[in-house]
Amino acid sequence: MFSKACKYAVKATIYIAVQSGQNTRTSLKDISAKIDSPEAFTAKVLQVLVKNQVIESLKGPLGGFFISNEAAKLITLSHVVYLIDGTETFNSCGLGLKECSECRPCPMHHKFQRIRSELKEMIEKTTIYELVLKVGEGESFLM
Amino acid sequence: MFSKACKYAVKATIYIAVQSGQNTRTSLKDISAKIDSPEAFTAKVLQVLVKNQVIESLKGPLGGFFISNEAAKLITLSHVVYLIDGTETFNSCGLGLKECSECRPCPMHHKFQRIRSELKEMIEKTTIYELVLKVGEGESFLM
DNA sequence: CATATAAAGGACAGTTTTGTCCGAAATTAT
DNA sequence: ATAATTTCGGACAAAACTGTCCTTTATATG
Ligand code: FES
Ligand code: FES
Repeated sequence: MFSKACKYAVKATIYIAVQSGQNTRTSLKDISAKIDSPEAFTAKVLQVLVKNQVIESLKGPLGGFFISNEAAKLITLSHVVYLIDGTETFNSCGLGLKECSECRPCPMHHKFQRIRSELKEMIEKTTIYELVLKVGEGESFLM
Repeated sequence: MFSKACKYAVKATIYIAVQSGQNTRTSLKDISAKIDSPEAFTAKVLQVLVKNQVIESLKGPLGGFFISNEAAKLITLSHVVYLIDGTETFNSCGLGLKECSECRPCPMHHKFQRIRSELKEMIEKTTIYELVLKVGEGESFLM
């Protein structure tokens, strides 16, 4: 469904936002420990998020990754997912036809398209902040 | 969502069933031409389906792949998908937690699990025969 | 039996994804 | 300034997925 890179990206963003909520920057080491991900690989993924201004970073001692509370409220799951995995999964034919269209559908289209839309809507409407709240309240977990 | 191998497998099975409906066996060459897939790679995928009795095959002249009408009515999309891609996508945590559970959920669980269930139910309840009918009626296409 | 045809199966190659390593650059504290 | 810390960036390695080629096996036909 989502690539590993994407899962790491989402979990990392959530964790960074949780920490930023208490005004502390988070180091790569801390992140990968708390979301159970390979450190160097996670670094690559985070670089993409930084470059695209989903999160911010600062080098040096006391450095690390962070995200403002306001940003976390604006940024959705889809922002992260589309950056890492692209949009194909959410727009293309489930059986691999070159075009997914109502007028020339694959045999699965009618049923598939509905579910794909729901998934798309879900990631587009869910903000990182929403997810942060659940983790903060101890209702949910990142590893 | 589904791997390429899986997409080829599903489309091939449908096409084979369409042809078997008119009592003709289908050659690999014909299949990959009609579903727009690489021949040799498709062969590998079909071997798995034959070995697991989703479809049948016969060697030699007049040989090819086929599936009985009754089998096509019993076999679901999930049969094919699970054989090629496995069941992980439909049972595991969308964010990669080792367990997907209500009592120890990831922050996305509540929303994700619902959609994943719908997808799972869709592939488990949709028979190959259903899809064959749509193709037969010219309502849908395989390439 | 000889021949032609088509799937089966093994080996291998290319591409993408995932993961590691290490030096460079930036920042802080001493 | 120097040293320590932490991200950045490039190169590389391993694994998984996708794709190809070629030989073997089974079947039908003359
Ligand atoms: S055409 Fe296949 S999902 Fe729309
Ligand atoms: S725990 Fe993540 S989807 Fe269920």
